[in-house]
Amino acid sequence: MSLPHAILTALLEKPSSGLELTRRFDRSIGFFWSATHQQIYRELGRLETAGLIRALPQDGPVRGQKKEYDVLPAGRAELERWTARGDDPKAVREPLLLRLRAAAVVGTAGLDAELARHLALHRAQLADYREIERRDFPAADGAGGDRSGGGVADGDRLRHAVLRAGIGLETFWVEWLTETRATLPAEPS
Amino acid sequence: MSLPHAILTALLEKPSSGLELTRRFDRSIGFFWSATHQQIYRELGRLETAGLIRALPQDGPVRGQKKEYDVLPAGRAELERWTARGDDPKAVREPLLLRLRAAAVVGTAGLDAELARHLALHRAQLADYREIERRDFPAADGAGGDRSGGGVADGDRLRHAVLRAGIGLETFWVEWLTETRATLPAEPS
DNA sequence: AGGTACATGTAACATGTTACATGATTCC
DNA sequence: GGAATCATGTAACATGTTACATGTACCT
Repeated sequence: MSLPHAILTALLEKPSSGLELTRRFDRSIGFFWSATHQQIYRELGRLETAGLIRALPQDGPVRGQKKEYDVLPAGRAELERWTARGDDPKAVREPLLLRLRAAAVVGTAGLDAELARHLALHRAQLADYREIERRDFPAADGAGGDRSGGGVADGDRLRHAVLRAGIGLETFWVEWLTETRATLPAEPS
Repeated sequence: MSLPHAILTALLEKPSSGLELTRRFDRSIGFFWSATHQQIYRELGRLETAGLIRALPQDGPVRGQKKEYDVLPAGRAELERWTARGDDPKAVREPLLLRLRAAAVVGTAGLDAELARHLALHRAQLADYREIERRDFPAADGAGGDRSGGGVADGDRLRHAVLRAGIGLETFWVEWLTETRATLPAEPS
């Protein structure tokens, strides 16, 4: 039950059409909550029916025409309620780890290539995050030290914390994949 | 499409009944692939219909009686095929990060308590993993250095790599949560 | 007139979640 | 015989994925 809240957050940051939301779910928001355009359109319909958002009026034909949404007071209230509420961390579901465990039983053919591929992808994502950090948070020192300085808004601190989570996770994967490839036999089984 | 392969792996490690599998999905396997008993029974039915596993014959009543499964050659072949095949890393879906982003828009009430709660959970999980490592991999030095020593089997190395992934991820969360709480304003908004 | 990018959707299916139902076995 | 535990399942629903359908706007 998080997609509607992801959409509400995105629309509060900036009223958008379905396609614009889709683009943002491929970038900033998508870094921690992914969604396809089909999911987004379906959910926009539900949110509108539920009275949490509304489509800005348009004239002329509807199909194929851009349709902008913004958040109604009821939507903001729902998001506030959800944000304050707690939730346990989701159980992990990581196919790569499952593959390793399966390889421990049926053999490791092709495994190193797969690890190498993941390593490249995570390195690229990490570089991407670092570039965003350099661009959007140039003043901060990245390690969470800047509580003294006067001008940093709450929102920025939070957005930076989210980005640091992304950087930390990608850094972990890069390190783990590098280590794991080093301990694996050359091209076995 | 990973649950059937998780089950095949588990059954190859040791033939089991549905409930035994459920228990293992709450422990070792569940650390990287979670599943409820309803999912497991449904999938066992499908795998049996597909001819990948079979139920060991039993006499007398069926309902309420333990039913053991093991893997047929076709199931092992399917798992080998899947293991060798590649898959892109799953997109991240982490409600806690979404909450932070939402809090950046609607206010941070209750957020620190939620972070504290997650911190405690991740610390507990980390301690759990470390205990398992101490018990199951006492010889290894944890940092991936032992390529020289003679007796370590492939399977053990892979299982240890999986466990190190769990430890690394939990360590990351503990650090990130600690840092993030330190940078957040005391009890705001 | 054809191609490409923009833009919104439908339908079918696969997977995951929640609530409930049922029977067997063991211990008191 | 009642409660707890073991054990297998059904049903309804929510969410996510994949394939496809349709229309607009602009450029050549």
